Amino acid sequence: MSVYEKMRQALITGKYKPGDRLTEEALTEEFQVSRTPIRSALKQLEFDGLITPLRRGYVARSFSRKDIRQIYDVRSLLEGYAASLSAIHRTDEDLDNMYAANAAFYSTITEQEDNKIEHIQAILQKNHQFHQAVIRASQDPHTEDLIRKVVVLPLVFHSFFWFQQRELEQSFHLHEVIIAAIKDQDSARARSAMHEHIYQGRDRVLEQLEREKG
Amino acid sequence: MSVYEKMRQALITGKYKPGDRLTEEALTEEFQVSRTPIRSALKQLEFDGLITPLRRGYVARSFSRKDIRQIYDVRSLLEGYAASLSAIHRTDEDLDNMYAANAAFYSTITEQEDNKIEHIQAILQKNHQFHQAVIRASQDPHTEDLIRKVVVLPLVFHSFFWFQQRELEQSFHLHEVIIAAIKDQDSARARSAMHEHIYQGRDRVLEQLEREKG
DNA sequence: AAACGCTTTATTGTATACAAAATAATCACT
DNA sequence: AGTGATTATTTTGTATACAATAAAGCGTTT
Repeated sequence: MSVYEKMRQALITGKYKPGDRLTEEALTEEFQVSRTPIRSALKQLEFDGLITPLRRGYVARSFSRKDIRQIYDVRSLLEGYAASLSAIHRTDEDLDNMYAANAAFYSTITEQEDNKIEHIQAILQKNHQFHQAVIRASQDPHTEDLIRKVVVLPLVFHSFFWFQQRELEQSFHLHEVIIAAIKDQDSARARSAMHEHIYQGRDRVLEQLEREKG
Repeated sequence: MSVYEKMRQALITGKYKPGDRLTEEALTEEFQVSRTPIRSALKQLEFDGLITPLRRGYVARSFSRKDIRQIYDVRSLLEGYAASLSAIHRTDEDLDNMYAANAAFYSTITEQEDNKIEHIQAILQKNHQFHQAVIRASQDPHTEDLIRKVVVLPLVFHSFFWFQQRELEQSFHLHEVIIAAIKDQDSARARSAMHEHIYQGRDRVLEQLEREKG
């Protein structure tokens, strides 16, 4: 695992908390490499939007409620668009991938592992793989690239929320709707279902935030 | 001007042509700095999508017709979305900026400078400033950031085309429509006018490409 | 005691040497 | 002469020393 991947993981899992200062020197200590690869990793993380550049160095980025809302909204726009393209371009192989990814998602969410952190990670990963399968089928690498930039929100913001069984099953169901629309080459429906799916995720996150802060 | 900006300029203006190999050593010669800032600039240009990473080093990126089409399409989506947000959030100051930017655009296109390269650059710059004014008014830094990634197409692809007076005036007119819709807080109209405007740009580029290649 | 300027320290920017790895070139062998 | 393995060369990855600059600390002045 590269330094970049390790730091990314640390930011996403919350090991570095928003506002934490990240100095090159300290990171060389932590990862036992020189400043050169650290600098490279920091630059990439800046691009990902996970850290904020200061006049001197970086801090782990903090996300306001407004940030989260805006990020989810534009993500919904882009993934909806990708889904509509997929409905046009999908091959049989693409459909197989989506079915397989959603089946894997289902078996993970029905595992009933008492919300252990590994279980949550597994669910998030399977969910991600489903979305990737849809995005890939769009055959549009540029859109794919933009979406990647917009799904990097730290785990804190989408982990401990929607892990009510009912909501997981709702996600599974919407995945099915999305696949069906793409199969039927109904691009308007694919787009709208994807929009809806992501907005539901957004709302859960925002509700949870409301509960925490207020 | 930083090394990054110089290299970016060189790529956009076509000094480095698609497929040209970019080695760190050669660039240290050219810019008379060490490899460290060169590496930093290359990484940034990779994020911008202006260069393609190889197993060893980079090449100046080449854009296929398909690439151009897909990039313009998703740009239209994003800028249309930004325009619709602007219609909701715009302040009087935002409107002033848009009017001013479009007025500057108009006086530049009516200068009749016989399509000198500086004139073309000036037109592109004024056009860019208008778009920035609209995007800014959206108050959505994340969308703004995504759009930046998608307007970096080298100059070659959008310079010598739409410099027919008639088409420039068409652009000016659509700018006016966009501003009016934003002023009226008619977000659907703002979005659709912006879509249309960018698609027109896309089509001119694609037509020109058709003419060139055969 | 607050504010200003100076000195010190911390931290990044740059250059460069060396290690590792990929590509190119060479030579031996068939 | 063509092919494959081996060596040489090019090129990037990494470490580190030094320079430049920003931030912090400190004392002096008002």
